[in-house]
Amino acid sequence: MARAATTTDAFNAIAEPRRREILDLLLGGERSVNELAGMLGLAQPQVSKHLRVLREVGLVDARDDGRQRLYRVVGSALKPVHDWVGRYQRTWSERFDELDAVLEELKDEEK
Amino acid sequence: MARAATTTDAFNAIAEPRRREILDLLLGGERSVNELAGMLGLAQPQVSKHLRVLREVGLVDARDDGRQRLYRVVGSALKPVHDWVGRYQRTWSERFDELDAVLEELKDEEK
DNA sequence: CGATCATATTCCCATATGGGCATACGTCAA
DNA sequence: TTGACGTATGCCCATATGGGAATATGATCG
Repeated sequence: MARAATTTDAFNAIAEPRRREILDLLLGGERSVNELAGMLGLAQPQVSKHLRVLREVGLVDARDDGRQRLYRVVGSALKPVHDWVGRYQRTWSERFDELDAVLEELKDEEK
Repeated sequence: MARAATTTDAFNAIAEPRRREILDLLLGGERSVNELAGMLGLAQPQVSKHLRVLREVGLVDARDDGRQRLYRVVGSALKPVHDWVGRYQRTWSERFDELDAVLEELKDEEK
């Protein structure tokens, strides 16, 4: 087999620095494609392509506003990444066990 | 310009599913290359190549043990990923603010 | 409708890269 | 030293993909 596709899930989508930049910008609120292109110093088609990848993995959402299309971030699509990485946190954070305990308390309080 | 390199940082290293599998296995403790290859059903050279990428970004560490080389995971290399993703958590986790407060408390207790 | 603006798509190219395979390198045992 | 074992490298191929440029598609305005 040959090289595997790298734009099929959140892990791959955020591996591209430009796409992380786009998401970071969208953290500040909805943006149009041209706005993003301007801020990134990228050509519009490239931005559209990155946005497409991001949309396909559910990391962004779009809404039409006249001639523009406003994109916004959908953070929940990062949950799988967050969960996966979180399993490694205890290997570097000494505070993790303590935090773990606190979280347990939180859960109990919820009930 | 052409395609950018994708094996230069932790974000890219963990974009490859096989490499995540390797790290997951190493979470169970040190493993030799052949052990990993066996568990993954992958050929040894492929595993060595993935391990090389992981080592270059600091995600694994190796130690020689006779003819074998034992690899172990270095979770702290995931901190940048964890931090980056964490900034998005508040967009999906309603519990985030509460957790934030708890973390502040933890910090205070440390002093 | 025709013109203009905003975005998406298509084609091209250079290149990175994952797997398959053979092989080089390093270490230990006899 | 020779041979076997464990691991790393090198080479080849197929393919994905990011950027560049041109163009298609869509929507709004006059």
